[in-house]
Amino acid sequence: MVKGLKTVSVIDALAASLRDRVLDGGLVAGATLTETEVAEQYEVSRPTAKTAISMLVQSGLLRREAHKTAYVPRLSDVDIHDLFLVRIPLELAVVERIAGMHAALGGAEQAVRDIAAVPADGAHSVFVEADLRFHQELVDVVGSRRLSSLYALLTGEIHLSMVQSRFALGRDRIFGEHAAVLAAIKAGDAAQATSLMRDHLTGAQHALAEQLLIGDS
Amino acid sequence: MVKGLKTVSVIDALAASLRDRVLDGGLVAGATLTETEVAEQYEVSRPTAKTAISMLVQSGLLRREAHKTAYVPRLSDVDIHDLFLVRIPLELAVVERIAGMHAALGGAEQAVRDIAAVPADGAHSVFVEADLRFHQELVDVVGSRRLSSLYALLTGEIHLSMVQSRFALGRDRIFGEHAAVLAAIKAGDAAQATSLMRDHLTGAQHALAEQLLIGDS
DNA sequence: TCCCCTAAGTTGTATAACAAGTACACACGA
DNA sequence: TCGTGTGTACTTGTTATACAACTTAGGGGA
Repeated sequence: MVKGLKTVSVIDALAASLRDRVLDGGLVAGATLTETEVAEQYEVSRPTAKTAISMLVQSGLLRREAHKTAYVPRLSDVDIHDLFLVRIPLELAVVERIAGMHAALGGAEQAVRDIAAVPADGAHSVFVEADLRFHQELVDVVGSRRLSSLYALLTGEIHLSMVQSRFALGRDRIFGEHAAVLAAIKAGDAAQATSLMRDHLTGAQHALAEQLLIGDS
Repeated sequence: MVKGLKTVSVIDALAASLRDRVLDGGLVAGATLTETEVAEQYEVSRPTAKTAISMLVQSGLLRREAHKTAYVPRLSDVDIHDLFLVRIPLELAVVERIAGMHAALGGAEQAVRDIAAVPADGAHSVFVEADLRFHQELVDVVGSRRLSSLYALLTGEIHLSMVQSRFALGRDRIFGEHAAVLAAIKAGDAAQATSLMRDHLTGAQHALAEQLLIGDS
């Protein structure tokens, strides 16, 4: 087989499909996912369904305890706080590091443009995807296997929190802040870049937590 | 069942046993672990063995690619660099945060004392364990579920790197540096604490990388 | 010597089955 | 009426077994 051709195992494909259903809102908070149910829907064996579910549990998109059925968690403001507690230092370290690298930033630039290109009444999911992609691209620029995989673990729950709160900061503001961070990185101004990123992230954190509280009522 | 009573599933127990074997050096770098082999040794089914192995793969203590046998990786200086790239910002954020908390630090204090108590010719594994426990305790003080679990992911590979390099910094130096960091935290001096921790970690990183290079020859 | 092909070993996935734990409803007694 | 207990249905945990697909190494033929 050609090396570039990558196949995905049944389990991976199933896990990806479930992930999409959670993040598209097809499975709302509180929805349960039994192993048998998933196995029947996708016509796979229960062990396969089990593994896929436990992968999502691992990434925080589902929760379960021993002998209980998995469910989609409703993230609280405590969860948001906890997520950003880890996210912020990681992303600041990323920005600080790549500000001096003069590395290729094509992916991040594209993500910034994509946000601007979303129509004002565009689908929320497209917007969220471009927002998250900007941050993921910056992380990937560092080129660290472990950093990228740890960050991906956070991304799942961050994505979920954005879906559940229906919104984050507003298109124009995010576009502006992303563009500013990127400009500072390209200018090699690490102090400015980390400062801008810190403001951007804390702003997002507070907006998310606020929206969640409103939604809870 | 009483809540405090915790049972461990067969899979968890098996995974823990395998982890111990890897970290005690019972399984040296390059050693392979086939599913059937593990299943027979522990008298469990192959699916159970498979799950336990994939848990270790997840935590970096084993590696495997599709359709290939899992093996104990030989960590290189590149791995060390990658690990500390993520570890340092996380631990600095931890120290910065808990320096102002006036939280209970009993666990960390105990870990510092335990290092001092290791006899000069004491077992390497005891020493390594106390060293890692100091850092883990500090992380746990923050009280963040996600931070602790992400850090635990790193700890596995860090532990492995210390086992493979046979050594880190020297007992007295580590004791002194740990004690100094802890003192700064208790004094509430965040700047001093993070500075000391940064020096401690970069020192450890370089010592590890150096030892690994020697071992490779 | 080089290449292809086969064969053995290993993993990926499925099926079936039983054990063990959980949850909910329902009957029973105070 | 209010617990209390119990039983049943449902779900997960684990095992056993089987077969397909893939990897690797070794042997035979050009």
